[in-house]
Amino acid sequence: MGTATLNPGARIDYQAELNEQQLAAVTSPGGPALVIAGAGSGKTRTLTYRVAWLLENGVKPWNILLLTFTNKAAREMTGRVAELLGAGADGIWSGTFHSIGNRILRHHAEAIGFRPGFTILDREDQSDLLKNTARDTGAPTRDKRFPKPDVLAELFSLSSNTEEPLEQIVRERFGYFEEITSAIIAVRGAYEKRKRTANAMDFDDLLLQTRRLLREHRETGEYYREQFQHVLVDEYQDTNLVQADFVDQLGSKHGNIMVVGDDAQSIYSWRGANFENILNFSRRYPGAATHRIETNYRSVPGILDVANAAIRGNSRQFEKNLRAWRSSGARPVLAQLATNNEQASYVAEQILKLHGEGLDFRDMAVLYRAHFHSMEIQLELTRCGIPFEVTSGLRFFEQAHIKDIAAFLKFTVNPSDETAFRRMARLLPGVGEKTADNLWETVKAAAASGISFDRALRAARPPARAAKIWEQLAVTLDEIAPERKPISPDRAIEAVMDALYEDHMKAEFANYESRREDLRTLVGYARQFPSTEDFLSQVALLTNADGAGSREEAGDDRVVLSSIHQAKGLEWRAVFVIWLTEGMFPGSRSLENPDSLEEERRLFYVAVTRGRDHLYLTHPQLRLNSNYGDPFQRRSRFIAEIPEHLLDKPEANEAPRKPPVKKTSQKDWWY
DNA sequence: AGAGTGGGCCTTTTT
DNA sequence: GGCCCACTCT
Repeated sequence: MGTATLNPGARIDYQAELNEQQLAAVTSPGGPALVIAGAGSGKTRTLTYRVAWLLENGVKPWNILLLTFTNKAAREMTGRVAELLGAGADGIWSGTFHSIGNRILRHHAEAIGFRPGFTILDREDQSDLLKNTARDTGAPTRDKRFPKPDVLAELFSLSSNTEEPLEQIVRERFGYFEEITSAIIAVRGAYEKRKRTANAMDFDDLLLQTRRLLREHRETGEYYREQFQHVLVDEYQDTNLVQADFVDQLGSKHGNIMVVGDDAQSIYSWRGANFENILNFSRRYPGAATHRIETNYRSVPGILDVANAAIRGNSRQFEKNLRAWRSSGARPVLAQLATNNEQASYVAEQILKLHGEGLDFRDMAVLYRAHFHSMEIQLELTRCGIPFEVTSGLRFFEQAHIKDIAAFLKFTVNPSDETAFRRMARLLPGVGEKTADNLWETVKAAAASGISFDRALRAARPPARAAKIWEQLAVTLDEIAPERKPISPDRAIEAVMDALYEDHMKAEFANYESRREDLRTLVGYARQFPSTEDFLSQVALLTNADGAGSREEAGDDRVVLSSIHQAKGLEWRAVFVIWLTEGMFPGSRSLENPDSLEEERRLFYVAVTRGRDHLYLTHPQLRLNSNYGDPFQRRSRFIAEIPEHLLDKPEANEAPRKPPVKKTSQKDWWY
């Protein structure tokens, strides 16, 4: 890549393609810059044009660092830059905070006490290791009051990401664990040691260890600080302290830090995001330029009026006024329904109506605070024969069969990985948790010593039932890593399947066929990776179904049912926001705390601003068929905060039409 | 080890 | 109502 010279004919006409505010941000000189980009204002566009502009002005791709939160965002961003500039954009350092951390750490693992080929623990691996650690630490795990591994993981993670001592996290956010704080702290200490021994990092480590590396190793830190002439950050309102620090450090040499975000859409404080980062950016960087991008291209004015009114209730925010670019359209609808069942039939009815008016199903979304809010909707849509998809459920790379296979590969790359070993061992008949632990006790020394996997495994004696297949396992490991050098990941997966995993799947899974298909897909996906290590990093960091496993067909025409969190960044022609009642949205847990209430309001703002043409806000007065919670539902304060004249109310006497199918079969389920 | 039973819980979710 | 976990029994 000797020259990044661009074909002059391909130059971008920035003035024509951007509005004034976007243009100012895109062409701003160096130095720290804060870009406050309202919902639907072309945030991604601004960022991608900024990258293009830098490249056209002679910045080399590898001197640009572009940080995002999700793989999806990273892909979209680089894709769009490539569209603008073609191959001239190759070589940009673009990715999630975690993947960039991983990329740096892979080169310098030894400097911070890890070995190359360290394993990345995903949330499940982390839980697994924590469960073991807690037990070995002698923590009172049998006590009902002792936090489960998942809860421990959350506590530790929150502490890491907020940089608050664990003690404080427990006291302030999990008061009911306060009397066992010391036991919890002890588990954390043991867990940290255990990870090190296993040569493994969890997601948080990818950030923390990178930061430590940059801080404590002057030369390495200097190298990267020198390299990244421009640092750009997407969704800055969702950064936590560690990430903000990460950005500050990497950008400190050249000082060209551009952060883009919308404080009104900060909805992740419960996992450590700190929206002070964006609010205080100009204080941390005196003299930082501030750009506001306030023209909304997405929604009709009626929807925007509601959005602006909704967010006004918050005290802590940048003042901004989102202006509609579009000039006319339908007014948002507020529908009060008698019960949750009627809410569901109302939504179904309106979906059919809009469909009749020419909207595709895929143009519509039903959004809600929590997944269980969608229950009745799912039933009702099924009953009416309306196709839909729910954006939740297991992700491709988190499914058992994918993780099982990955365990074999992980172990060959990192023979200290006890989590991978135990997972493998537990696949054998007659081997449960206890036996797997015992086997590891015997094998671990041999595995670390450098002798062949075959010989290492033969040091242990598994239960008689598993003896035969244990031998097969030993042979297979040697086959996929002769002389402990892993062969290519695709061939390794095939070898494991042939040797033992196919049989395991047939016996274990009712849907053997489809799982085998998944694994075939995985083999194909693995081919693009030069090494097993690269492949495994990718599998760990790519928790979405966006890599190998995307089974979505382009032709699918389905209504989307989604939590608001997952809907962020997306848009539909018609959006339904349901369950707008006190206790549901805002959720009951946020009612007492003003900060969480403000976050709920931002969440509501995010929901409202997803809609382009039609917006429906619905709330039932009565909650039927539930064994917990209050049956009487009061209208959400978020509705009360919207001036009445902004909302259309359907005629009270417009009785719900008869549902197209009889209700009989549902009855049993309901009562 | 694995199947079966009863009690307690019940936001949001990316990497 | 349903899920997940701990405990019991085989």
